[in-house]
Amino acid sequence: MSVSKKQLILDAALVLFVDNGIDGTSTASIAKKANVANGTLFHHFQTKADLVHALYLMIKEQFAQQISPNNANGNSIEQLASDVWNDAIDWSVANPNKLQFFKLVIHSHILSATIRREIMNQQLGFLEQLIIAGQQQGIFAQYPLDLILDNCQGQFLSVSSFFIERPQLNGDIKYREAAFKMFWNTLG
Amino acid sequence: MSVSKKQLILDAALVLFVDNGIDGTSTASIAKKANVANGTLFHHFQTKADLVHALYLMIKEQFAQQISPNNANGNSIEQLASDVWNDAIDWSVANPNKLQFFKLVIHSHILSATIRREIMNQQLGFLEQLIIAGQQQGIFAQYPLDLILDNCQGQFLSVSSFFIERPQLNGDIKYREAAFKMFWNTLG
DNA sequence: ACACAGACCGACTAATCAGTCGGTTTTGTA
DNA sequence: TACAAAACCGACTGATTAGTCGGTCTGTGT
Repeated sequence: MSVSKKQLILDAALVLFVDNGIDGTSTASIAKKANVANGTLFHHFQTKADLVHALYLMIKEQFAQQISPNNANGNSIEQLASDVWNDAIDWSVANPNKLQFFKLVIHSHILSATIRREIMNQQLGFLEQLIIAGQQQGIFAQYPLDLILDNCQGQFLSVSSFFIERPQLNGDIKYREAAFKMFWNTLG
Repeated sequence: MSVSKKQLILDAALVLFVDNGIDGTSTASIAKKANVANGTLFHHFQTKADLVHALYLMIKEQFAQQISPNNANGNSIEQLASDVWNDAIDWSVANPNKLQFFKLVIHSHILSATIRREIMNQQLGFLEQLIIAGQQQGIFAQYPLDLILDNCQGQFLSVSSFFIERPQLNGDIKYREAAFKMFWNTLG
């Protein structure tokens, strides 16, 4: 068997969650779409919330891997920020369901507030370092860090959704550059 | 009777929706919290979706009224933008449940995508005019208008939630000014 | 060949849900 | 007072839900 049933369940759940919402998706419908028995779903995930949590962890790791900067040294702050920002947008456009699921989880009541807060910390952990460095170099204004991070997350989620909803603009340099410029301007 | 049962239902629904999510709130629990019979709820609202829609319309009108600029003439673009931005933040801080409900509806599947899109148009209708004016005067960069509006909505929702979650910072001028400056910088 | 464990199955259940309905009370009006 | 319309009530229903359970299949080590 090439793909485990556990993975089939996760894949089916992602699609159904994005289409119908998390509360709006029954465990039975997930099992059916995954071509798996009802009991099998609860063999791999004790509760529906566990399934949601596991799906969130899987996607979070994929996202973190894609946008982690691998050549941090020797580049300007602006170049680093541009790389991170565009990697994040690229990931969202390539994985629209996963970005939508992030938004779903952030506003859902299934996972605890603490767990939801991890999303930002994990996603924007090194962005925080980058902003601190930029502030120390005098490139960025001395706005409160926590406010900056929330603002950045808000921009990222809304701009990602913007490009996801308008696939024809994905490669439009005017839009992509404007999106980064707005993000960058915010910090200065 | 000072407050109509219809209003009691709307008030109870708002609190429960924010606490438990829309799908996570049963019509029975709404009726119970409103001290109203089950049938009464469905006398005033044909379906649960109708109730959500009515609640959304009520809140949208309140919000629109608060942030409509009443002295548009004679002020600079920056003063106008500052007034609108801070009115919107003030409203959110004074009505945290209503702002959270907006976020809930935006990401829910109960109302159609078309209706959800109204939110932004209604909320940011005159913000659009303000941005166009600013671009014509050369104050703002010529970024695509649709992208700017989505970005602004994202910033507003995340920054509003930031202040709601930290009531002690509501009156902190450093934070409030930083929040507007970031928003303003985005446009330039 | 044997045995054991973990994967898998699907019918089942108790609880909960949105919405109904026939009847009662309140309200406005003349 | 009389009467109609609207508001209100709460027991009820058919559908759906998350989660259970007793049993079957399958792969692996001996």
